[in-house]
Amino acid sequence: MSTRTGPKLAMLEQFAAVAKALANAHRLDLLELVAQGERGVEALASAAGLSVANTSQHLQVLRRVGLVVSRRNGPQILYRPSDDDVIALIGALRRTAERHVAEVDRLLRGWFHEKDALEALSRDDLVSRMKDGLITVLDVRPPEEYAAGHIAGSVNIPLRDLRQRLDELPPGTEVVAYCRGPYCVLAYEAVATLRDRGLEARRLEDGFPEWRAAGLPVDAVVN
Amino acid sequence: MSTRTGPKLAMLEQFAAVAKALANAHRLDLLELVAQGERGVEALASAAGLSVANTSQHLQVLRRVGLVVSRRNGPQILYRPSDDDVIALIGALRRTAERHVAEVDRLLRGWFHEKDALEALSRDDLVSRMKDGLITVLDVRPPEEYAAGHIAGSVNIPLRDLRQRLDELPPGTEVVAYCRGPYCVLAYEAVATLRDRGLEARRLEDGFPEWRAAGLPVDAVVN
DNA sequence: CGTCTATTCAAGTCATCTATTGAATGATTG
DNA sequence: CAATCATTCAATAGATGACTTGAATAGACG
Repeated sequence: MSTRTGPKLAMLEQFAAVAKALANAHRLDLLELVAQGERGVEALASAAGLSVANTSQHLQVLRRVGLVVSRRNGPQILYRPSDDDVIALIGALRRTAERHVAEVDRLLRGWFHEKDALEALSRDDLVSRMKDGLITVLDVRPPEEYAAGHIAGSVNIPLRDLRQRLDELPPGTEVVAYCRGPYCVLAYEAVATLRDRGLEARRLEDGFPEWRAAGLPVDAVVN
Repeated sequence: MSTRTGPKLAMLEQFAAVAKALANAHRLDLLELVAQGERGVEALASAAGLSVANTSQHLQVLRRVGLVVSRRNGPQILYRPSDDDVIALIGALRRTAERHVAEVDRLLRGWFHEKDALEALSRDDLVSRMKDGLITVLDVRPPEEYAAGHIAGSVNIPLRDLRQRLDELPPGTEVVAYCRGPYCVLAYEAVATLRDRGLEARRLEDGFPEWRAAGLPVDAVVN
């Protein structure tokens, strides 16, 4: 592109291009949003708090390096992550940041207070508990996201409705709540609410995108 | 930092900061160089083909987000990756780029011609073969890098000296050559040279940083 | 076939990044 | 304690990125 560069640098420039696409908080946000299930530009724009034009441009940056793909469905264009590598990459980025950036640590502490104490259940643990059938898996995301895809066998009660709909949960079983990913507060809040009401509740360590990326069973609500 | 942002965006901004540090070909180059073993700024500058001041600034960008750490040793300041997460992150970046960016594919093809045909040995395979003791592990990197750290039990013959020093290789054993990483050409060249001379030779699929990051046995030449 | 809608493009502005230069720092060595 | 060396800082010019605005596209649907 610029001056004379060897083949090695040319390759590294391609890697750098992918990193550059990840190097913006709004794009990471969009990436996590599309990882919940494919969505149109306008929905993404309002979820991310951006203008439509700006969202479109960010999405194109992501598409240019192959992090997302798009398809037309009727009037709108739906975006989704190109594959599970992408989720793994974001996970690696998150892990490194968590480990090394002091600021992340501070934010986590302030954000989650000591909610970390609510022990999280790993994916593997959840899988084996589900086999026993003694737990209820609770998806606390909004209905649209649940419809786009959720853990097979989970029930959907959005966090905001949880208090009123407690009776929909089978009594006497432990509840495992999950939402969008490792930093999604919804699941924390849900567990806090449920314990408040005397239910046995824990949260899943990570969220739906990781579950799907791991190849575990997923359901969607067909329209 | 800029306008009012919620805690979620603040967190994503930290992730983005790490990605931003990776979003430059020279910094990725430096990162791979320090992954070979810790080195001073001047050595890194000349290896990367950059000015010393510029190299220093790039290294500080990497240090600011915790991707590398530095320590003073006599007159110079030595840099190294902060830990194995960093190498995993670069690997994830590389895998995503390989998979999605058509340009990388093109470069790989042009660079390695059909050398890919020289089947590579995975780390696990190498470990089990080493137990049998029937192979010679050959490190073809420059002596400084070998001294800074190498696969335990490997012998060091830099590629440029290989032709003259063939007799140092135990006869009758298969040779497995490795160098800096998945894209390091040295190992490819070495295998080609060795096969030319009628020896049985293969290359290790990845390089020394990956080996060390996997927690496999490493030796260094003490000074 | 024209209208509508979702999305994209183009242009402009302000901010941030890169690489260069030359000077400043600060630990080590005599 | 002064000289030396490796490294870092400061200031700059040119390039690239982010977001806004308003116009253009291109399917979908009557």
